[in-house]
Amino acid sequence: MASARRIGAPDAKNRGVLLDAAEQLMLEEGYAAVTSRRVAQKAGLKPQLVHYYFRTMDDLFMAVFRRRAEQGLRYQAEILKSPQPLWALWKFHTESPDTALTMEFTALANHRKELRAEIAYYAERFRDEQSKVVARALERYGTGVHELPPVVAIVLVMGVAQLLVIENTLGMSSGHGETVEIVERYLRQLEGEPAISPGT
Amino acid sequence: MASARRIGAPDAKNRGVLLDAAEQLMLEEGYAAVTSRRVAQKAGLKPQLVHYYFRTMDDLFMAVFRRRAEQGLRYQAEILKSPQPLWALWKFHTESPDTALTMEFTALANHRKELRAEIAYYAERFRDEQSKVVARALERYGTGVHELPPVVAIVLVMGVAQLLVIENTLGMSSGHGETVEIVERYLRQLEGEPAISPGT
DNA sequence: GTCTATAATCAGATAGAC
DNA sequence: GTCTATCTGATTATAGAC
Repeated sequence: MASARRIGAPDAKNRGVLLDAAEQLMLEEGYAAVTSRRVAQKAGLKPQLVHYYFRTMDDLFMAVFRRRAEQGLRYQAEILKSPQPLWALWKFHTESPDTALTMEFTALANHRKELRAEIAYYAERFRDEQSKVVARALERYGTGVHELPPVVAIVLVMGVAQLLVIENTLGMSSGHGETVEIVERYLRQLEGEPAISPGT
Repeated sequence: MASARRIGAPDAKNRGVLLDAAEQLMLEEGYAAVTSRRVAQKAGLKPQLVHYYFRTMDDLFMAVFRRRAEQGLRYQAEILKSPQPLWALWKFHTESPDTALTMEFTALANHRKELRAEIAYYAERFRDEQSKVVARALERYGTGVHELPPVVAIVLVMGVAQLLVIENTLGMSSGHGETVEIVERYLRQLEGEPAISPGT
């Protein structure tokens, strides 16, 4: 039945080239700029190849997302090994350009069921990992610092980090300095002065 | 020089109809679905009328945004009259469907200079109003409750509220219950039990 | 397994008719 | 002041060639 058409091998070189092009385009100009033509152009390939390697444009978006998410999980596992996991999360999420890409995907996902489910799935995995590590860390620091359950600490930190990044992108800054100060004071209470940023 | 073409009157009935259609479409299917054809279809008008009332599609987006932003400012002024402004902000931003539309505009604005500036401008106005009111409120409650500067309290509350709404839309919920509990406990410490929601 | 020729549809915008 | 006929180009997707 559905789609007898053949699809390119998952490890073909040009498939990766197309993924790179799509991701870059998405970051630079937003998901609406990710058309088969523009992706191909950026990749130096013919537009039809996009449909050879990805049945639909939605499939392409999905593939871009999965690739980044998997890499993100590996990277997070790395930085969470830090003795100061809260600092690591905070620094990562206020500074990484990944946040912009995530925003783009979230906006796109708002109206695409499959992608939305995929994002939720990965987001839960990210948070689970975070929770485990932060729970252990808070235990180490001695409980009751402010009686914050680990998940709540994470949600708070991530919420603020995200807001700051979004507003920064818009060119806003009112209240940012004061907020960063308060958050970092809190982190310092828990984890002490931040060490130099971790490798990779 | 530029564009000698005439443009429809700002108060023409069909202009409003088109704005309504565009806004609804944006909410239901995302900004990428807002094309002249689809807007016109939803409005029961001819596609070309979109370009008669709005020179470009960007102009249309801008007009939709401004209309909502102005209305939002009026509404916020209303709810900030509450004797419990922090509760009002929290409730409004965790429950209002407006948040979804704002997200959509923010994503769109990410790659459109003019719209981005406009959103930043209005966002600052929103925050200024909030700051004034919350500052007065915190003073009333007696300072030093947790030594949070008003702007910081606002940024924290807004950040968390936004994260919860976004994740909710994705279908996520891990950590939400606990976070809501903590935030509302904090609000209760400051402003007591929330009264019934305000009118309008 | 890799890519191209081609179909079918939809997009933004403008000049000009009422 | 209001709307329509129409141009030009882009977009997704498929069937079929190498």
